[in-house]
Amino acid sequence: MKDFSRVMKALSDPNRVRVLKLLEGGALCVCEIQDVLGLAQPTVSLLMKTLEDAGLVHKERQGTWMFYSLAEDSPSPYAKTMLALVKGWLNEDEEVRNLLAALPEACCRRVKVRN
Amino acid sequence: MKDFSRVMKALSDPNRVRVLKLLEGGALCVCEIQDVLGLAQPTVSLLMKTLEDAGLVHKERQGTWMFYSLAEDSPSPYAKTMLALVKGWLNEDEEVRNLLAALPEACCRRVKVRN
DNA sequence: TTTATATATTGCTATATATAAATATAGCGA
DNA sequence: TCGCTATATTTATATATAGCAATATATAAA
Repeated sequence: MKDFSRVMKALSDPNRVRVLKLLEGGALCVCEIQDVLGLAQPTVSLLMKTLEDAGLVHKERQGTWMFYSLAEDSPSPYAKTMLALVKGWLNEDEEVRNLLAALPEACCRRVKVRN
Repeated sequence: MKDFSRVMKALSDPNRVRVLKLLEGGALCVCEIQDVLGLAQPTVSLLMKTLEDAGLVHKERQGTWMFYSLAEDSPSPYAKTMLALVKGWLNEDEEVRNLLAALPEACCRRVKVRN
């Protein structure tokens, strides 16, 4: 029950869901997310920690950058199922579309060598 | 997005999920839920309101009693999908099983004429 | 209408959470 | 090593939420 609640709580915050929608396009570092969502860095760090604790994302250090990606192989069946579901949801959401459109312009995108 | 968040938030509270698991066996009135979960009546009323606002349950007055049931026909696609999912989840959960086992002994069960 | 019962609402407290600011840590290059 | 950048953690504050007690409302029966 606790695992389940953790996943639901993680998904109950719009900003965290926005992050997941952004990650559907591939791994992102904290600063990119920060840039696109217009949030402070510590705020994003916390959002990501919540998502990670719920088993929804996976992190991987790449030098100075920490790349977060969807945990498609999550040990939590709740997380796994919800990730698949969310992929089919909110794709017509105006705000989500705008965020996705803004992604290519994000801060460090030009500098990095990923995807 | 708001609809989605509302459903997730409703599902993020263990007591509310317990209510849904109880309702899988059929409609229940507030006092039965109150009795099985061991919560104060106003607390249950609030839980139900949250579930109703999320489109997860449906209420129907039956004399003095207000019967709540799963909103299988919910207008919210998120609620509808999640209700189906939750049905397959937490069935082995020890606590949920105990609650279900306690249901037949609930307060007003003997008096009423439902199911 | 009065009384009893079931539920809803309000007001309050304790706790949890989101956010921001400041600080700390980790990795990289000079 | 030092200094720089990216990220994490800590701290403080504002807000949200869960829960209970008291009260209000609604229905049914007398």
